Amino acid sequence: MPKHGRAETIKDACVEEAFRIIEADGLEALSLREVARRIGVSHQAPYKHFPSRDHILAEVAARCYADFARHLEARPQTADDWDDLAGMGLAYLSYARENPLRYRLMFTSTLPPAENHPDMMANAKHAFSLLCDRLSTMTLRSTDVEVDDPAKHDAIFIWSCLHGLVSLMQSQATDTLALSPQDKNAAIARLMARLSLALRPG
Amino acid sequence: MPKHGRAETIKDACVEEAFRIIEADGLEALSLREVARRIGVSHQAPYKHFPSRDHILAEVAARCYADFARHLEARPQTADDWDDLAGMGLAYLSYARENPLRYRLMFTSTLPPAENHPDMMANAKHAFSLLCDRLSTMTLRSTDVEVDDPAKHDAIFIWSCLHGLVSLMQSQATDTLALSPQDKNAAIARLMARLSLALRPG
DNA sequence: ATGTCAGGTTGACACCGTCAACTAAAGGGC
DNA sequence: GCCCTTTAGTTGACGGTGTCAACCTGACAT
Repeated sequence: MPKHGRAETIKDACVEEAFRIIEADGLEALSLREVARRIGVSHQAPYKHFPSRDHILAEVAARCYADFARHLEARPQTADDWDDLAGMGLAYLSYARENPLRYRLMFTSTLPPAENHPDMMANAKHAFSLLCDRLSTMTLRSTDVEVDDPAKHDAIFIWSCLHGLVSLMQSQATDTLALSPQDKNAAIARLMARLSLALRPG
Repeated sequence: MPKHGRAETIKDACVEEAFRIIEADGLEALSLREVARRIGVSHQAPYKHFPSRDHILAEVAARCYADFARHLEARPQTADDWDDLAGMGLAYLSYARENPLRYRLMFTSTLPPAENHPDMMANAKHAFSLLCDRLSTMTLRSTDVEVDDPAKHDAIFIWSCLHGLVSLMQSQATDTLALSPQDKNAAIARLMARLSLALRPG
């Protein structure tokens, strides 16, 4: 049996340091040797706790998903379902704005395959389920495409819009398309308005 | 003055080989040394034609954007504006499905900054303008968020939805959310239906 | 006391991008 | 026809990376 005293400390230290590097300089800047260097161990020490680089990455990503879900849950709650849904959308966007590098890690980086990293997968699933649960108690506009699990598919719709918007805003596309800051804000408002038109009945 | 006979051939060979590698194994698998190896020159030869790795990447990306725009323009045209717009959306999705790695290169990889690579930027801009132009001749549902260039902002809305959907479908998220193939198809249809609800007046 | 084994070490290997120095060949000006 | 610059190629090196292999060390169970 392992002692778990100091070992877990070093394991955690690796993840936390990797997290810090990604937060500061992005995924490209992350290297295990740099992590080891910063926490003052040899370049091989991390390998005693993680089989490979991907496993550290998955651990970091898992924590990001958890943090993201926490952020969504911590949104200002309101009684009106539609206001609350809109608040959730805004919380999504604000997280992406405030944590661009973490966001990119979770949603636009090529992470190791989820099936190899169940913890990461579970955390991601949980974040998504927050949106599904929110939708499942609401009645939305009907479409001519009927599905058996509408909440899930409409969650995909919303998620796609928001994620696509964030991608456009974060990526070089914003320079490429020459979007001014007010253009950006207008685009966000306009997109939210169209989302409402697409979903809200009546 | 350079001769341009053999030189352009090697330069092109680099880009084409890089393209092939990315198409086959993704951006992560691309290395300049491998490119050089495959076209049978020394590992430094590419540097005589491109200042850095990023410049080859930008060249490859530029060609991808051009190819993507060509695909959009080659869609089956129909007389009805709305059908045509839907066709454009489907062309977008089919390109992503048929060329997942190229798509990822263009839209979810961290490319070198666009301002340093005007050719790449111009090609990307052109692809986007196809959608803007298509929208600019149509009358859409009004929203309570008025903007000075509605076609552009609604293009962003559509682009976001489509890109977000593709991202979800391509990424590990599809495994994470345990989407079956019929779930995927249903999600696409449902999303297109909601897009229509959001945009189409009346 | 002894053996096992997790957790740390150093050292090597094969990659990578890039810098530097060298060489061969092609043109242009005199 | 010679010289000199420029271009396109070469080889070799440096520092960086992830990862494999071997070794050491100390705690714990028997």
